[in-house]
Amino acid sequence: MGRRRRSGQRAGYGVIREVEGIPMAQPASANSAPAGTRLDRRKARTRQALIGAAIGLIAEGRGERASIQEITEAADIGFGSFYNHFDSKEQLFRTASEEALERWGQMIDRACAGLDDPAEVFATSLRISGRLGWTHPDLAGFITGAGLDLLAVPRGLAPRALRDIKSGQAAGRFAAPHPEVALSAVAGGLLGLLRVHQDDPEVIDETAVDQLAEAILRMLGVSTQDAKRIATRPLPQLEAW
Amino acid sequence: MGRRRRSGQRAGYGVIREVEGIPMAQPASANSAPAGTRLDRRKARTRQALIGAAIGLIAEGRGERASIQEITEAADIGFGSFYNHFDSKEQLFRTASEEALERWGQMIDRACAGLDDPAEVFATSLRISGRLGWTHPDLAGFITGAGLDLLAVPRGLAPRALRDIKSGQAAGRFAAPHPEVALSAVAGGLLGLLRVHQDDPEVIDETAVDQLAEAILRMLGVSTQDAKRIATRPLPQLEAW
DNA sequence: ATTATCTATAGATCTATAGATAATGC
DNA sequence: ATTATCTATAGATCTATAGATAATGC
Repeated sequence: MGRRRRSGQRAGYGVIREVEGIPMAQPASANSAPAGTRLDRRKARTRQALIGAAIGLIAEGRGERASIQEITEAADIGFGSFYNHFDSKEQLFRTASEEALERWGQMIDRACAGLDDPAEVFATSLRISGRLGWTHPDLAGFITGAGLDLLAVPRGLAPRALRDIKSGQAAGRFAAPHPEVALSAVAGGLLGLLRVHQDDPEVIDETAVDQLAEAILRMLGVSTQDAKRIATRPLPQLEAW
Repeated sequence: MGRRRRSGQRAGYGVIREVEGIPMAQPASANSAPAGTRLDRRKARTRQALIGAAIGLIAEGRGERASIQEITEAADIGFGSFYNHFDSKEQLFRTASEEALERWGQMIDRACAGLDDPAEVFATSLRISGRLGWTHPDLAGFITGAGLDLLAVPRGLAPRALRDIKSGQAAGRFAAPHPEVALSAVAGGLLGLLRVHQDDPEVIDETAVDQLAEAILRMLGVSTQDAKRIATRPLPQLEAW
């Protein structure tokens, strides 16, 4: 196993399953074929098509206003199949948000694995996510479409950022306002950045992302010099998406 | 004129129309009786009932998802009357947002009339609006319900805050990130504060508002000492709502 | 034989309008 | 006489399900 490619799995799109014998965490939404029978894989494909359509519709700003018919058409599946997977639009949108954001959250976890200063983990996460407009426009579009509802999703970015803010406070690294209030300001800044980039790509470059990170660090109580230093450090390499 | 009350205008709810001979700006949504015939006033009442219902529904988080029937029931008017005033739900919600926010924006303008430092105008506006949960819970609920859509409303809070950020930058008072990005972060912070207060009134008091203002000033590039000074100044008195 | 997907449709909304009723103007 | 509001309803969705069809398991 491992090197022998399964029939039905196309070359060039394989996902790294293990590195030197150590299994990597597999996000639930990985677009590789899941284990199980061929029927299971077909069902998973349909489910993923629905989730992808939901994410695309949120990115278009038509989020919850889309009808189930529009969703299944975008997913290119039969109308009735929707109910094999989800009980309601709300459930689909919730699931889709959680999966997309959690997948990105785990990506960030891996990118920040080498860092220990909470302020640096926080800033690095923000700087990587602020670059989504360039690196992962689809995900960026989904996030701008979701807006502050992002904060209500119990997985993905918000819980991680809140964890970092709190541990930064505990470590005396931050002297922030109320953590959830600070988190909401951070989310607002990130959303603003992604939206400006979307609407007007020329007026924003990557230094604007680092300037936002620097400003947010100052907001959280980091000194001016420290904020500048942390926000201009080299960024870790991202894995393949 | 001016001192003689019109018949049909109830005592105790009069709105200050002029001060020392200088006419004050009159918000379109003032709940006093508008000029014109009695028919005009009846029409205006119906319209205001629709706007009030829309604001209430947004505050309940059911915003655009409410049906026109729900709206007219909440407004306690006949279903068909809706179309005498608005072509669509979207138009009603847009109008309602603009009127409510613009009215509040003008209130803030008057409260800040004596200030000239852009940083202080900005901080005072934020500190007053951060207290909405205590002073004007209905408006606070509307704002939390609207979320970052607030930023797309062309009147009210967002344009004023953007103006202050830009003039603060022009005056060398702020060394902020991209103005619209900064604005979005400010909005996120305000929304977070109002939401935490809504969900959990005990954990937030008015010093938390001032701490947010202080943190936001630091984000905008104001020095630590200056930020503290500005965010703890006595607040101007508000007029009656 | 089993399971998932697809098509077709009943029933429940929801919107927009027509026509009746009530209030106001003159 | 004019104008706004109200009630009732036609037509257009939209959701949820039943039953037929297609794919897979064994």
